[in-house]
Amino acid sequence: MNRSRTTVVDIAHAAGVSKSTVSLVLQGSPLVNEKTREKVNSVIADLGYVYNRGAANLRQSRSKIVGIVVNDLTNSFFAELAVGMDMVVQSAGYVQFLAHSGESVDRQREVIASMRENGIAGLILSPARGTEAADLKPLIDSGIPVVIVVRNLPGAKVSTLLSDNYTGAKAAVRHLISLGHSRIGFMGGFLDTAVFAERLRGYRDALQEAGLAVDEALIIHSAPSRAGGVAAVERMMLLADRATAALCLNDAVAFGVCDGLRSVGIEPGKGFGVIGFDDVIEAKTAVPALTTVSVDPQGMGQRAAQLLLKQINAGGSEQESLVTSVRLVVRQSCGAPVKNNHLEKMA
Amino acid sequence: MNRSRTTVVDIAHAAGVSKSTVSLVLQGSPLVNEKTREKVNSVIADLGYVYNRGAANLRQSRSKIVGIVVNDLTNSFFAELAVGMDMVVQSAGYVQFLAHSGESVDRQREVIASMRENGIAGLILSPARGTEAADLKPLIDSGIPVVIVVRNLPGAKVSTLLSDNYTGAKAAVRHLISLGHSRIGFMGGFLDTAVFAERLRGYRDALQEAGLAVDEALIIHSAPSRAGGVAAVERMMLLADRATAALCLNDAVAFGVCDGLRSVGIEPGKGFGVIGFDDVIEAKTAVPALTTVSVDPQGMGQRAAQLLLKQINAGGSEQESLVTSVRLVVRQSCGAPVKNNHLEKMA
DNA sequence: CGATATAATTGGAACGTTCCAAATTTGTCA
DNA sequence: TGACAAATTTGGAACGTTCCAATTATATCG
Repeated sequence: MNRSRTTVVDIAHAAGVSKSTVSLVLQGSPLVNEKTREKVNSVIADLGYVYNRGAANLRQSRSKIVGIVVNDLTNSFFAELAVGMDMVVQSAGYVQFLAHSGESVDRQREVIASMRENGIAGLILSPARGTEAADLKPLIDSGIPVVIVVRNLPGAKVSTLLSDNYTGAKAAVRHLISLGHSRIGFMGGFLDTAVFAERLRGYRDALQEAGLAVDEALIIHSAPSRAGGVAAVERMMLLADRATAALCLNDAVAFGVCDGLRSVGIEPGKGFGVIGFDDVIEAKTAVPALTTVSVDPQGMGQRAAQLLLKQINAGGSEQESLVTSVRLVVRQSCGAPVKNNHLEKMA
Repeated sequence: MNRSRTTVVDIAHAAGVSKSTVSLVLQGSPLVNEKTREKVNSVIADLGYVYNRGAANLRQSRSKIVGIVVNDLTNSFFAELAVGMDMVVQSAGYVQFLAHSGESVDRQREVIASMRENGIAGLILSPARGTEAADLKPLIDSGIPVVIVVRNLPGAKVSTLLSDNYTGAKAAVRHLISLGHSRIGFMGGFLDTAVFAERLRGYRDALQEAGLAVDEALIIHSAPSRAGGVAAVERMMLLADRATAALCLNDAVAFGVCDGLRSVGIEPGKGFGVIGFDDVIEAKTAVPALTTVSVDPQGMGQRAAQLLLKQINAGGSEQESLVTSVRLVVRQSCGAPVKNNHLEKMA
């Protein structure tokens, strides 16, 4: 393998033009004559030239790379979010560094540093638990656009894309109340994320609005995962005065709650109303189909990526904060009668 | 923002040394005096210098970037695979381009081309359906190490890391037979992937070995997803002579099969034995807990990444093909009695 | 046809690093 | 102290592109 990489100069030489002309062709400039463009392009194909974007980045001091850091890729909500981003990033001619912080702020710091060294044009971050606004300061000061998604990061001067957790949770609890429930639990999650706080607030307000007391014993903390949902049910079973329905922090918890209920002989959607949050792809096909607050993670990923790209192109760093609206999707797990579930299953 | 990026030259100037010395410090060379090293490092910290890896890559004509392309990130098997890779890639000081091909060979071609332009040091690919060995030819010829994972790509001269699909499927079916089943189905998947072919072969051989006839009607093709599993059950219900148990192409299908069974009033693990494949993270906590062939996707991702890094460092492109062994994890969904499921649930 | 406008092309200097060969400083020993 | 070795430092040329100003070819017009 002693033949070194073919470069613009090689192309230029073979096509009988200057490297500047080749560069113009590469950039699709209208300045170059149609004849020579064809010539150059054919030589490029012949020699199997591959463009060195790194060299271009160096000269132009900007890149076509965006960084994406999510806190937990194994959670399908985030996986879908990532896929949504991937779609718009790719079709805008960018590539993405995608990293998984696993809820570790240290890891998160490392990968962001590494991405900076590699010259990202912008960053989309779903912050790990415990991330501080100050952690992003150097990045932002250096003029790199940042978009925060899913979890709020109060105090950070960046664009943000969140879902309307408060309204969604409120709507879900209202629905349970309208079905006749009065002892409604809130399951999953810990105090340290903004998402948790917002959804819990929606839960509280919906209860108060209906004149129902909030029983703190029915707010059951647990890991925001399927296993956490199972654990939450186990803890609820120890209570004397149990709930008859619950809003769960997210769909993963909700599935876990269904599992947990079954293993104590309660059929979710019959003996107990369960509502999730996120509308993960499996929510629709699960049995019972999960009533949940739909956030459309892929769509949200797309919007986040669009927001970032807009910001990269604008150059100006005017921050923008969007709240995407959510809607309650009523399926079986809440116990509501549903006319024709086949319609939705097939959708 | 008129102050441009600080560079080694700025550091050198501020520290009263030459840029070469700064470069040496940056690389941790033992040639430089301890005193000056400290001086330089402190200046680096003061000025908030960020290393430009792109420029270094240009000069050295090698990079610390690996490309990872998976066919479906929304499938949690692949998401976990990606997380496993991420772990070793990150701790080796590399970053990863991670892209999702969505089973489209066109998309796959595009992202691989884009990654090449961006100068990846190696590629890990879980090929989209329909990928040909020839598609990778140019990449391989250019001397970039490639590791194929999960799905075989016959004819490609690259390293490969597959799981032992044949043996795993065989073991699963043997287990069902030992539980007394004689009409065993195979659900999910299409003919066009090597994975499907291998698992199906294991299924066939296990049946024949036991002297049981293979009924083609019980091999039910469907999308390799949860929805596909539901559909497979619906189709099976139309048969006169139904199966009493099934091996599913993967866990996603198996979950769908459980859903489908429930919606026709059959309890998975009781009236019907279900075995999955992959041992996705939820398999353990699902109800009933899924009996499945464990592939340890994270571990597999780690091994794949290690294999790639080894190959990058060796330079020499001697290909290596590994088959990771699998083991049957017996839980509830197959109907086998399990002593103490709490032990495993808590693990 | 000469003059001028327009289209197309082109050298060379950047971009921020690494690496080599060469230069300089420091240490050691007779 | 002088000679030599070892340790440390250093210019400058690369890497493959883009961009600017300047040049050359081609078209247009009176």
